[in-house]
Amino acid sequence: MTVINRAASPITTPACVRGTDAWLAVVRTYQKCSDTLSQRIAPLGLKLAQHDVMMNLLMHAQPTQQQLAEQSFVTKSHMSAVLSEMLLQGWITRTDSSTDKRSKLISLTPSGRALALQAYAAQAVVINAMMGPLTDKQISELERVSRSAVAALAVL
Amino acid sequence: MTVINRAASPITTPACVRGTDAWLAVVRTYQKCSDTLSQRIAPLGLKLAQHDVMMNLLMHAQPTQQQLAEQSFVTKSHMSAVLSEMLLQGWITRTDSSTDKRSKLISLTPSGRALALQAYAAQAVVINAMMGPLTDKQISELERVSRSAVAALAVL
DNA sequence: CTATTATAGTTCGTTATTGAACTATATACA
DNA sequence: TGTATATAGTTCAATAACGAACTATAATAG
Repeated sequence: MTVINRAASPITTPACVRGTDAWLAVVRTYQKCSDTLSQRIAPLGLKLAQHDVMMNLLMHAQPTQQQLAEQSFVTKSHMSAVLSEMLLQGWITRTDSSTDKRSKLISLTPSGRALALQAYAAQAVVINAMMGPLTDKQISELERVSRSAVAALAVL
Repeated sequence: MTVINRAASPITTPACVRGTDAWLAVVRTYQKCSDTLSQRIAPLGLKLAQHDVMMNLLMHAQPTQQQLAEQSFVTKSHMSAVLSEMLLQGWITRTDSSTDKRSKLISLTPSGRALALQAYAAQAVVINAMMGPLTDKQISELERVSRSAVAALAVL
């Protein structure tokens, strides 16, 4: 998502929006990070969507497909397909929930977990490159600012 | 792109990475912002990819398709398709470059420009919601941190 | 209870986006 | 000069992702 650059803009109406350049910088960071991570997990045989699932499974025990879809910001239909492929690869198990017969609970298999840890290590390199040079104060400020932005959009 | 949450992670090896939570917050912001903007330009008949092109055309006079593709982080083949559709809608013109016969220069038509300004206004609402509450200092810090992260990834 | 409404997951048709192969033009260099 | 290499754009086949329709189960209201 590219946004207009305030400084270079020939626009006079409406007035240029404060923070546009900063937001553009964030967008570029996101895209560059996605690209970089994507390249680094490719040798493991992982795609970004699968990586997402793996990181979530390291985080949360036995999520439902719906919960995974929400966490990864993809549709449940897409998540269904992604998980079918991961099942085929032997990376996850899909068991019926005993408390809700509609739901299926997802877990990593031992080999899936081993792969997830490798993927995590690859991600760590990327995040560390971005965040390592920042001070603790800068990092917590980045998180605070991000959260406030999401909250602002939620009520828009 | 979801990343692991340090606090909730059961991972012990390798060590949890500083800044992971902050990065996750940035990712969520990006996704929420994309969703929000997408909804708000839909009534104008615009898709996100087309919006991107329009904002770039407000910024830069007569870019080539290649330049537009680079700015928007999409492939030149996709940009070619997006521009064909925009041409069909009468929003842009595509003229052969006189200095390089391989290149085509893209411009907004008057109606395209009018639409682009509406799209810009919609984007302004979204960015202002996110950035409005922040101080100038916070905004410039966000931009500085983002740029440093991109630079760090570039040399990784 | 039972009718209604909501939710989890799947399937399938459509759209979005990519990457490789190709054409035409431009640049570099022997 | 002419030959190799790089670049802009297009086309097309393959992949990624969505959204609507459907089935099955759950939750709620009367």
